[in-house]
Amino acid sequence: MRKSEATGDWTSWLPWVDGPTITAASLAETLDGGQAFRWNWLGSHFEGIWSRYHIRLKPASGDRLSYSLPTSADATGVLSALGAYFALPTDFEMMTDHLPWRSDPVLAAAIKNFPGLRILRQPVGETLFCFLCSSTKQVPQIKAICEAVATRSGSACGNGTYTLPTWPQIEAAGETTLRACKLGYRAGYIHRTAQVLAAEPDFFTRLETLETDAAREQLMGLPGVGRKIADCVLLFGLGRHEAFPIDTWVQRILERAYGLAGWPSTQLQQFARAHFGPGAGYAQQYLFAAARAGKIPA
DNA sequence: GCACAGGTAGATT
DNA sequence: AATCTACCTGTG
Repeated sequence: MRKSEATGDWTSWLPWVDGPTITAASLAETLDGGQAFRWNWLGSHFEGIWSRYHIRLKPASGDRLSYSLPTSADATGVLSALGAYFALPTDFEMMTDHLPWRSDPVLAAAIKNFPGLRILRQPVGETLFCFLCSSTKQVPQIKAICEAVATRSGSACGNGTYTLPTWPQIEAAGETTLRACKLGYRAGYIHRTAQVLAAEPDFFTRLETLETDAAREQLMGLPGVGRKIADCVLLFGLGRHEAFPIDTWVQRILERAYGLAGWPSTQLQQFARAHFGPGAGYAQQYLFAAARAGKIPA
């Protein structure tokens, strides 16, 4: 097998002219910091897949990005999809300025360390699947599971890569196949969710039309979806930047850096909404990134 | 061998 | 409404 068949043929690097301004560290945190699970750093660039799109991205001068595509790709279509994936219509700079960093030194420190950090706008179904895989798993394990499920049950996406399976594909795969991908007890949740979604083909379309609280309620009706996973889907899949997922990291931050130890989760939710405001989920991502990087106590 | 990891659901208090 | 626990699997 020629090398080009193993890795595919890729176009030369081009500047993403309409793309965001973002530092290398913030790009890494955005693509490979727990929002998405199908990006890999290959030494000098990221390579990732979402939906049916396959692309390489790397930091370029002036905190801009360059991209490379499989030579077979429709460049116009992928670039358009990439803009949507990066939520280009959203003014994250303005959203950052509206966060309460002036009165919150912890948040201010987090923001300072990740200039240009973004909240992705991922396909909702894929977001739901990935976060159903995520419970008490670390990012590398979640990525390994997603890769295994894509290879076994997804569709070929060129050069030996595979898309994540659609929910009908997951339903067809069955729980045993999912278990074989090291999903453990999550396999049951995922397959039962797939059965529910099979009976409601317009579930995700309807979610888009609902208010955030109503959409969360719908999501939490699915097997295996509690408050945290629902908030991740709202934030990373539906662009609801007010959704504030509280995982073990964020809980520790709130306890240690904000002095809220002992507060029940419902109270923490209310604190987050009141203190961080409509961009609470974005604040959460700054805090999460900074805590994992050891920049703030957690 | 054993605790712990981007949780959830069901039982118990 | 706030704890307590089982649930799979990989990693240290």
